[in-house]
Amino acid sequence: MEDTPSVWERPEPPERRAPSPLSRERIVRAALTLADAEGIEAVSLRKVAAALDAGPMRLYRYIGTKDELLELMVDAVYAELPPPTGSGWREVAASFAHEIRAAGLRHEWFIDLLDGRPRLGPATLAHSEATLSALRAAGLENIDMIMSTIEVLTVYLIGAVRREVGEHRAERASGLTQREWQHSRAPHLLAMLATGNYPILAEAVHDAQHRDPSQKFELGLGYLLDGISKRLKA
Amino acid sequence: MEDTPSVWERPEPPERRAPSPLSRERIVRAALTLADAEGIEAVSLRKVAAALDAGPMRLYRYIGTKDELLELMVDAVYAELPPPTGSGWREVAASFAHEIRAAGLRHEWFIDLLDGRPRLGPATLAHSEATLSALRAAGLENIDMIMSTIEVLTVYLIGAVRREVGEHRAERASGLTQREWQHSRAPHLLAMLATGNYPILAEAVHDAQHRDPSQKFELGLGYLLDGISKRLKA
DNA sequence: CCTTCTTCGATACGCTGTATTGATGCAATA
DNA sequence: TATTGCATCAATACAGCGTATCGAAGAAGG
Repeated sequence: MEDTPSVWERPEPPERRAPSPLSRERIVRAALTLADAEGIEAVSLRKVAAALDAGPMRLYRYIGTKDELLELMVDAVYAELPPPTGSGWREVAASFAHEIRAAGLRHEWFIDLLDGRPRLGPATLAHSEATLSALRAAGLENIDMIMSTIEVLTVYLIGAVRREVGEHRAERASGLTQREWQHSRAPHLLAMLATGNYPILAEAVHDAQHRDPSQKFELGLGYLLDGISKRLKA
Repeated sequence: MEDTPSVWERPEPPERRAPSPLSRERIVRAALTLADAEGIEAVSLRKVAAALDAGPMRLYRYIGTKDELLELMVDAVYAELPPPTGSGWREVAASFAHEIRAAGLRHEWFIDLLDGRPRLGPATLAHSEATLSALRAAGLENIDMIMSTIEVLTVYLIGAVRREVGEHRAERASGLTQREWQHSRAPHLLAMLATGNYPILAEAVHDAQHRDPSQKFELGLGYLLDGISKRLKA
């Protein structure tokens, strides 16, 4: 189909003329900084270029498209991640999960970019290899079991961190914490509950224990690892 | 903070003048059709309005903002969902999961809109109530257990369906199936693997069994339900 | 019938990603 | 060295976006 090479194949162009201050790495760093500070939707080629004292089109010598820049950003985050560690497979899996979660909270745009197919940047590949290797070293021998464990974990991570980040964003947007929100954005909710049409929902809102995000995350992670563990013993 | 009422509170304005053909419902239906056909990124107020023979600003009598329209779309999808059924809690949970997944595959934009806080549309609330009720009726008594089950399931669903839809999109964008992709978009990947720097990754790509999306989904769902089940017995 | 007030929606603004293309600096040739 | 031709860069321009603004037009009151 497309035989245009991916970012990872196309080499960074050499600087031809004067000592221009631009480079792919500097562009990615600028984009990362901008995304961390103002959110991924604030990352426009114009703003990134402006942060580097350049016109928008200047960037197209280093990246082929905006999507490519986003891919480079994802890889840059993977480059930050320490390889998972632990003595048992369960520890390794948890370490993997915690590091990804931490990265997702550090860079709130990270998880949003993780839909679709797995990315293929060098740091991403290296992190994958390290994870596989650590899991095997920790006693998970079967390659199918290793892969399905990682896939299931990844899927859970995408959902969980996305939810958590979404919560953060909503809080920031409204200036309210979750509990405050329950009494402000949701007078409507309360009104609905008061109709008596949603008895169990009402019970849940009033009676259910409210866990903090970390607890929720650990809970789901625990379920998942327990389920995998059962399969291993079977 | 904002005391502007949410979509759900603000009533639809009455038609004042001539028999205008517009209504909130017609707008949402048009947006839904457009989103299904051309993707959520094609849903612009201009295009939705054009589909209804109106100027963009016309819509602002019925919706306050584009985000509101998206909320209405989400609620419209919930309105399609049958309430979860089943005799045991596990069946109910699986039914819930399958219906959400089906909706997410039917409307590929649906899951993308499910980040952040839970939505509060009437159909969404009704579906939540029905789910809670079905779980309790099927033997899950503890309200905390009910809530955490739903939350963990939801998180898994968001991640899993998102991944699956992302795969679809990538396939469509490249015109290639996953296996084809592994040999085309990823000659780069193969080159990387050939370096010998990623031995386990190479093994995984070549040797690991390739499950179809449904199998993957069921696998993760099974792990999760097994984990929850273990907690229940403890 | 005239005035006043409400409400509508066309126009316009500032933003996006990027195709096009005129300008620019470099290298090779006479 | 002077000149020509070319490769390459980045400014301008385009088509799209969400929505603020505000002139026009219809409804209600006297």
